Amino acid sequence: MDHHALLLLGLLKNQAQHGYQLNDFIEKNLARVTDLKKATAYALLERLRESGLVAVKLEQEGNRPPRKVYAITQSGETEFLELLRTELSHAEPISSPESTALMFMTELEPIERIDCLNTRLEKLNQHIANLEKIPTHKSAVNFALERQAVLLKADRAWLMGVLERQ
Amino acid sequence: MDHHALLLLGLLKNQAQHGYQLNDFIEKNLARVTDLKKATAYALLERLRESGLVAVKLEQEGNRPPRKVYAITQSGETEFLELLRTELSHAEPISSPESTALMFMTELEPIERIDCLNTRLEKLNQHIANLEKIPTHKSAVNFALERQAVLLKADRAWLMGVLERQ
DNA sequence: GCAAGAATAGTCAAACTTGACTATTCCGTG
DNA sequence: CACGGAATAGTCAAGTTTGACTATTCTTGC
Repeated sequence: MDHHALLLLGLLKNQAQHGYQLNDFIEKNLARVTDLKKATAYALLERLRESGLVAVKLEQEGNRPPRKVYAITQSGETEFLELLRTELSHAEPISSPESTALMFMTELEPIERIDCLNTRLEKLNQHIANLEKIPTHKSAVNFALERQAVLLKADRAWLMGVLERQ
Repeated sequence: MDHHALLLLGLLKNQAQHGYQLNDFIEKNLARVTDLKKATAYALLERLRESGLVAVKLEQEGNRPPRKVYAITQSGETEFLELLRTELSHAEPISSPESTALMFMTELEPIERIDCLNTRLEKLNQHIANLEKIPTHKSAVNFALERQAVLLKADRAWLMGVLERQ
């Protein structure tokens, strides 16, 4: 949850926005480095408002329905920096769901197993290709994308090794 | 959620157990490759029972309080294999919370930033050391541990590169 | 033989997440 | 200028997760 808050606060620190803008930006630019979903974002924004970390203003434009513009508050900025330091200093084992299946893969017959692993390999390759298609981002988002690519490639290299051993 | 179910079904396929045994085993042996927590496991076991994938039997031993022994059912085994195939064939971008902080790290002054990254590096090293301390597991759990180690090392190598660039 | 701590075996309220859904306005084309 | 699809802007019920808590039984040292 903290990392989700960090993301929203970070985006709002850069610029006050309404929900749609936020979600649109995340979907279009950050989908590969975060898993924050729209409904989650709205719920979290509401919680951040309750805690006074963001402020909401209603804005009417033309005769569109009024929309909520979220802006980070002073205490939000403080919290942002605190969260940033904590999360940046943090490292945890990468326990992605995918590891679970590996623990049981010998329960499948070799043929089937190899089949599944090949499918996995294809998907990994696709993700890597997608990442490389993204034009170099101006901001520090690059770091996240870079890390993502490094991890995916390491995963691929390992997977290929496993396949050879089968 | 699917990977959590997969884990429990997989463990029960190997052997019927009661909740404590399951959780104890996970904590002591799998903590580094899964994030399934005790309360989550109990809740999930109950849901699996409702869906008929596991069966519960009360067992009294000595005058200890009766405990619930969970066993996988026939349809549980089917579901297990299905889940296994799906998850094994799956690959997703590794969006760990840690990536989020990277997107904003330039918001910290260089000195502080380097400090945080060094702390992160230390923690990464610790996790890697811990992983290598684990005696080679007999089962396919090894694959998960191996992958984990590979990913952590890739993360470390990348992080060291970033630190050099600062 | 008893007190303290470990092991055993969970439970629960509160928080978090999300797929699916709603509703309005804008815009391009025929 | 009417209509359909995209863009805009969310909401909500249902499901999932977990930190903190409870309660009993064993076990070991003194």
